[in-house]
Amino acid sequence: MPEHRSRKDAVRNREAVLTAADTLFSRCESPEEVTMADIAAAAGVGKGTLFRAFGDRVGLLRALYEARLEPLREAVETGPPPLGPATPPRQRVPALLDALLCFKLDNRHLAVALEESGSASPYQVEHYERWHGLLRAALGQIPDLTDSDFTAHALLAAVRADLVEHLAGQQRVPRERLRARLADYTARVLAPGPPGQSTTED
Amino acid sequence: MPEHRSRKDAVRNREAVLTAADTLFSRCESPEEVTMADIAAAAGVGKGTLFRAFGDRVGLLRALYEARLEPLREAVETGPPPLGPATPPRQRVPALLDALLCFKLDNRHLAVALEESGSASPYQVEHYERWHGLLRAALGQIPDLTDSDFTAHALLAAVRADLVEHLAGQQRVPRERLRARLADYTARVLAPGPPGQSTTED
DNA sequence: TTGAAAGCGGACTCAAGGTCCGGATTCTAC
DNA sequence: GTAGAATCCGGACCTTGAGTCCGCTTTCAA
Repeated sequence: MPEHRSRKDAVRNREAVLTAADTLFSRCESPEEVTMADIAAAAGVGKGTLFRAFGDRVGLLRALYEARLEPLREAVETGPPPLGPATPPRQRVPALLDALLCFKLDNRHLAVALEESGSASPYQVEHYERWHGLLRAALGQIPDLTDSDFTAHALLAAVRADLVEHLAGQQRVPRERLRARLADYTARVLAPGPPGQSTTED
Repeated sequence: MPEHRSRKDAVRNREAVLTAADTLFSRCESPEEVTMADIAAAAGVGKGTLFRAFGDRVGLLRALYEARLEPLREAVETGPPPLGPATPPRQRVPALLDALLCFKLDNRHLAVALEESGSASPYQVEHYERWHGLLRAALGQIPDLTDSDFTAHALLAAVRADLVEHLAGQQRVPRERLRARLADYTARVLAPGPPGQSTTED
């Protein structure tokens, strides 16, 4: 192979930083009490290393987030039902949202940190586009849904990290209860029957 | 009146700061390119004045936001239908959400600035509780809705400032189209028909 | 008019993200 | 194995913006 992507101390340090950041974020309640200097110190490297490897704070957060999200991404893209692409839309949409909710429950601090990291609204983070496109496509295959684009946005908004954090973290809503609520809500949104005029029940 | 709440230069400066901040926020695209020093300079006062009057950045944002929101608040609390308390819930809920959407469309920068101001998730801002309580109460009067609490959160999430900003600002979705989408979506959520066990359909 | 309480404002502090460069480490070529 | 160059390390340093402080000014009541 003609390209040596990076030196081995580089990859080692990169891993160390990711691990340290992961630990720190999961330990602290608020993501902003974890500074870049803290992370560097915990990883046993200098700040320069940290910034060279990830660019800036958001880059580090994103890398962490993507790494954590990888299994789910794979399950969605090439896995079996109910998450995989072969699932019928009416089952897949709730499954996707439930998976996303569980992910944010399991990675609360990290997700909050990324979604509210400075100026980057979640809608500018690349993976939001993926989820939105996915959901939109699935919704588009369900008849009677007038606008799958907005619906996808609205459904994703229901599992935003800070809302999840507020409900699960602040108000101590149990995990299963939250999942049930979301499932109910999703089912209602997907329920057959055109909106606007509450027509004949079917 | 025995209490002179504040000196007249104090109130004059307070107004000047609010006006200046309003102007600056509506002029700039991103809320963080407006610094406290900028606001102070534009208002023709010192930074000390600004911080004494509002405590900190979030306090200033909140004061601005509340001031802007005041007419809507009054319309909701003591006004005529479709916003006022006399409105039947099935009409009031969409009306409230539409009003909120319009407000955020009209005050995009300010709303974004407040909702993502540092660590304060929108769920810790006091007025979120008001809206949520309002919506929740209205939803509670609609039969067949299993959990008005979560539903209220989810519906409010659909009009979050950064989503509105993303759709209206970034993707140039026209105002009326957005309102129509939200109305459709709301109608779907409120549509009669039991959720949950309808997944046996396909 | 006058004294003092309230307010003013800009210089200052502090914290955190981000940069830089001399020195150490790794990899390749021989 | 070794030389030498490219890469990387790391912490001192810079910048920026929120928030503080205190001597001076304005307001207000007596």
